[in-house]
Amino acid sequence: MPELPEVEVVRAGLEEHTVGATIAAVEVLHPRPVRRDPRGPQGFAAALIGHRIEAVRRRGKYFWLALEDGDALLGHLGMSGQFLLQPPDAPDERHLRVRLRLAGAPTDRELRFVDQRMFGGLSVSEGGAELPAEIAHIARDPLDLAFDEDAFVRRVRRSDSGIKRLLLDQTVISGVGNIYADEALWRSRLHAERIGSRLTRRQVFDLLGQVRVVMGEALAQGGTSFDALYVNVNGESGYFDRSLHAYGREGMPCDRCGAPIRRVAFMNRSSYFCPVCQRPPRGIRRKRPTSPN
DNA sequence: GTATGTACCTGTTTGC
DNA sequence: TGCAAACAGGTACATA
Repeated sequence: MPELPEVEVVRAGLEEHTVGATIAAVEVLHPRPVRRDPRGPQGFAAALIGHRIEAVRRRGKYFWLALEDGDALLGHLGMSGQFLLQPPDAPDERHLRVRLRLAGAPTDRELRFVDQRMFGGLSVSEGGAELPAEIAHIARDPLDLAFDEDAFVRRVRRSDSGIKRLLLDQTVISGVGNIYADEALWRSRLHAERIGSRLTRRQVFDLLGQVRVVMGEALAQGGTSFDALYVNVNGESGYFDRSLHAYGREGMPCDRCGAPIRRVAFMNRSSYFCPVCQRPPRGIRRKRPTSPN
């Protein structure tokens, strides 16, 4: 489950190891990860071969390799995606979906897109080297120097949606997933269903600050997790050895007040929160998840 | 434009 | 032991 800090680690690793290399061959082993490319698997491959990687950029959880012809290879890791830089003789991964052979600096390598559940994907963005049109609607993320804090606060405070829904809305703020949303809300003592328009400026600014703290801590840890041989996002490790206060802690005592952390169904997934520190707004029925306990 | 619900996908875990 | 259902959740898309 890569979130923004993991994607940034991938971006930085790709930048270090692939800029200057040329895409020599492309092999699509499963059509689904290239489903968003209107050219189809063969056209996808043809649009990449022979082009040089000039930069690696990111917005939210999307990243792209900017090519010398002005196009871009746009990628998203989805739920379970990995982008691995491997020697060509390394055995294929079980869920290898797309293979890109690279020629040139620093050495010949394979860039492998591995994705078990295939929520992620790759596509060629025509003219997308600076910013792919496909993701122009994605807001900047809070690690972006050009992130507009005041605009974020205004957007939240004019909305009648719940605050967690707003945090997960990529047109409002990008890069925040379910885990970090729960963690930031716990730190800010805000319930997921507090209405944006009923929060004070100060509350929204504080929440934004906590989002940055959570991401910053993860980035500091993730930044040391890959070595020179491969660029790796591991969907298993990383999260759970990180200090989480809310996510996944159902029934365990709140680190602040000791009350048992609760889990409720929310948007087809789970929300974890402290029922004492994060009081629900009036009129919110507390739906239990479908499973017993 | 805004708000909300759902399909997509598969390995693992849980329940009967 | 074996099968079925639940579960994980980011995004695009449909609908109101």
